[in-house]
Amino acid sequence: MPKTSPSPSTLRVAVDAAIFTVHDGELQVLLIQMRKKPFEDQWAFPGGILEDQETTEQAAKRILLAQTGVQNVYLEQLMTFDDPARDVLGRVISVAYYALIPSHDLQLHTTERYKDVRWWPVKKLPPLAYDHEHIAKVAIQRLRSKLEYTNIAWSVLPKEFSLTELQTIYEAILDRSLDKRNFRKKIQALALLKDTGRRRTGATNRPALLYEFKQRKPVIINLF
Amino acid sequence: MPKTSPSPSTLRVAVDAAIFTVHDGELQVLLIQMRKKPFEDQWAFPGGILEDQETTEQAAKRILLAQTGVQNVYLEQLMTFDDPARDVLGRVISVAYYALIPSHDLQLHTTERYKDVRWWPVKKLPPLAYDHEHIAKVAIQRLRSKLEYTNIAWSVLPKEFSLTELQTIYEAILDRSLDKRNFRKKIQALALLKDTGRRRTGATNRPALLYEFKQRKPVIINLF
DNA sequence: TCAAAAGTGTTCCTGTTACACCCATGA
DNA sequence: TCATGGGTGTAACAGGAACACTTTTGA
Repeated sequence: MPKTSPSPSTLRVAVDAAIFTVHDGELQVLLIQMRKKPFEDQWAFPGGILEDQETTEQAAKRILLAQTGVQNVYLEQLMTFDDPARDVLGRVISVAYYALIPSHDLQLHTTERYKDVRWWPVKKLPPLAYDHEHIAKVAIQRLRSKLEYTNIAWSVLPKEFSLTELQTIYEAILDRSLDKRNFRKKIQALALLKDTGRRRTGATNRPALLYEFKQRKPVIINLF
Repeated sequence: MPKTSPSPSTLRVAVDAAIFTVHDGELQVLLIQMRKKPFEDQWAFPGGILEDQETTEQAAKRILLAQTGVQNVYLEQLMTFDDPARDVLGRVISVAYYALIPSHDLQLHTTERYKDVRWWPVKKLPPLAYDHEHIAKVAIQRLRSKLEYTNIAWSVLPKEFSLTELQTIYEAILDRSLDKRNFRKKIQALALLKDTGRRRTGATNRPALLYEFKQRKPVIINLF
């Protein structure tokens, strides 16, 4: 066989990461802008090829850090996308992950292979490369449904926060408004928060009580 | 590089299928018995290597038919399993699928590569090859949760069935008993069944009315 | 004193649970 | 006539949804 022949299988495995945050009251997702053809200038989820001895989750974390600067993220597996035509450059199946993270104190930076990295509101996404429109739809749907039976929303918040801030996260992700009194009733019934005694002052209105989580870990709940 | 160097990637992609049924009032799963070392005599889900131009779902169907004789199954993607140590023979990541099917009128047969194929009650599984114990746990959990918000249970029933038969399916999968009156109330509230006017006669008790589905397709419901 | 967001209870309605007896059949 | 599983209704309760006003602060 000539040395130019490809490996017996041309099938490759990639990982992609759909990283969400809530910022300015909107659900946003982290995208990088491609530099090389044929996707020049298009946006995509951070992603890359799986290496031999790493898990897909490790690969997603490695690639996420390299391409965006984001680290220390709790990723959940979303789904595996395997349309043979999803990448014009060859057969690549992609194991996609997703996460919800805080965007404050976050320094984004990418490599010279990409033009840019930034948050995009999910309601105004640019055209995406590969089958990433599809991945985006599935990820958003999954994030919403996860919101209803876990405390995943809380991973987006800083240590101290007001109940209104918590509610804003839910409203942004679910894309609908919630009743303030009912929301507070439910949250307080869960008894997972503790009052810090401190208040958010400075605004031209009554200061909000600040809360924190009794423990900061994933919990299955029943909210909506 | 010397020409003896292996292909750039030794990573392979497999698919596995966890096929469930309810039989004798028990949730059962379809397993094949391995013949070749190092898994001689151990049981495993039907599975095999993904080919270049097929989707993972197509592969799962192809392999399921070849290894068990089962066909015409509506498969759902379960999860991708990627522990680098999950297969002692090399790095293989597996995209697992699952389904719930009727077991009546089903002729199981496998190939000479396997010793046997049969249904196993999920409560009394034999030792499984690879990481299939893990896949089994995840699949059963997913099947249960799917049961609570879809009509997936119905895919296990023949054209005509009694309400008690339907209830038995739910009880077998959820592994708990349900109240007969409440169960019937919920089912009838969904208005997805129609009375065929026929009855199940022959038993030494009052004959049950037989029902069928108005339409036989997947529906999102809210049962439990 | 005004604007802005924080904070707080009650009523109604719906859906869930628990529970016991009669009915129709074949042996 | 008996054993077996089929079939039916109601009451109590819990959780969810709708809804409006007072409080506290900074400007």
